[in-house]
Amino acid sequence: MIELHLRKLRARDDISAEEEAAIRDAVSCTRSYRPDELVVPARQQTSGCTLLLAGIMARYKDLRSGERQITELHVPGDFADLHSFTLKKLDHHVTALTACTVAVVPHEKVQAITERFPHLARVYWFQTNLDAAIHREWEVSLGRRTALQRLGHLFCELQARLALVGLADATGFDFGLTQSEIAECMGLTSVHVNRTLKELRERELVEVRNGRVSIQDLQGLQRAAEFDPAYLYLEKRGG
Amino acid sequence: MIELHLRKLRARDDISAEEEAAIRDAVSCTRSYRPDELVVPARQQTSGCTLLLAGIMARYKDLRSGERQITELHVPGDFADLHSFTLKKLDHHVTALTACTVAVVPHEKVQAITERFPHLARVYWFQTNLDAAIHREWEVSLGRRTALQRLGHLFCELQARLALVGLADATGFDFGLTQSEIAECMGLTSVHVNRTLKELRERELVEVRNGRVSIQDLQGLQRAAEFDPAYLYLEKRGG
DNA sequence: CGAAAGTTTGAATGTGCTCAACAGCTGTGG
DNA sequence: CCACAGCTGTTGAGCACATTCAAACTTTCG
Repeated sequence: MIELHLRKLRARDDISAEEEAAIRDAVSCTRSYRPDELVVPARQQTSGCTLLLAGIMARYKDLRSGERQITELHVPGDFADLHSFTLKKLDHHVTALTACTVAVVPHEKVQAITERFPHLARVYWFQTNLDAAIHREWEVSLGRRTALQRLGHLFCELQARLALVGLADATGFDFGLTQSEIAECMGLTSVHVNRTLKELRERELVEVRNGRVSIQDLQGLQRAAEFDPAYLYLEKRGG
Repeated sequence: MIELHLRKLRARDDISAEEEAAIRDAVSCTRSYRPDELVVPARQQTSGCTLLLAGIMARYKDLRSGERQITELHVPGDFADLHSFTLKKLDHHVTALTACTVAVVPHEKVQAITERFPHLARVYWFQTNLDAAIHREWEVSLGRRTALQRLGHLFCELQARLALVGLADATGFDFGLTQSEIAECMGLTSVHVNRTLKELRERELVEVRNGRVSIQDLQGLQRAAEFDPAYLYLEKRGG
């Protein structure tokens, strides 16, 4: 059930059997969410962290105009709000974009684990720093990349993150977001996303259709989007 | 010397005398940097964290075109690269924008402190999550706000962060960045920053001149920029 | 004092937005 | 089974915010 999460952790660090047992023990209950259902509201006290098992979630902030900016997408195996352990109240909302199932880990369990296993504390600290690295890369997209590069980069990022947990290969991945939601990620309008997807299709780089991102030319896409996966820290580290 | 750092920590958490002593003990040496001097290069192994004592630093990533996107600014009291403790290699550069002085804390000291004081581990984990919250707010600016709001929001953020360590009040703060550097933060060109600063001046909200941001109407500025300081977690927390 | 860096302004251009209409698909109810 | 509503996706025309290019001006600093 939390296999994808362990897979994600073990892609970067060694996790002992004892540590694994502690993580498994920490999961209290599971829940399901429908598309567009709010999972964690901003500004409210939180009491646990949400481990995404299936589906796509998003962190977002909204503006007075009614628009919203999605600041990160979450894929299975991710904690959507591990930072709620230290922040207690979030500065953003967390919502399910597609149908999702999650496991909940109470903050006390996180505290117990991190105090008993300082190594796991660093592993999870690392995971929140990885979120920050993803935020930084999105800042680059939002600030300096063209619409074509933004979408290309987003698909490259998702391909890499999903491949890490076995949910994508070089030919693509399932991806049920609407063009409006993609627009909310990349600071564009849905109309412009539509035109840009058309261009990506015409250039024979990616095709997005029927809830699937079909990558025709991964290398070409990465080149066009100036994608360098280093910020995702995909390689195994010291231990 | 690290008073501003302690002040920043204590604004949110209680730090015991013992913890303070451990932090003071961890600082190994101090260094100075000139404007535009690279402090931490991306992709290279790091061995310590950089505590900013004076001056303004920036995290940035650069693009093939030669442009760069600044992803966060650092003010005195901040660790510019606390996340290097868990990431080891950074996905971005850290540079001095103005003349800076720093204190260096070796990673072994960070490790020792966080293992000896789990509470401090959470305090520093919190600090890196604060960086992520700032990244998120910049994503909102870069993705959805107008040029006027972006600059206004940036000045509000800096005012709040600098005020926390006593380096700003409601009338403004010293701020030696060029218009090009401001542009690199907010995804604009220096020409457009110039025109936008003119508009902010004409609206009698802020005036930027001679290395100082003079705020004429802080409330008006915050309203215009849709600034809500909640994401900076300025209030004291549980302990 | 002179060179270099930074700021200011104008004119033309362009990427992406707004507004609008329409097509396609799914689900619902008569 | 069809009519219709609602959501998503597609396309066109005109517009706007921000960019590019260029020149002049001001400040900083060696």
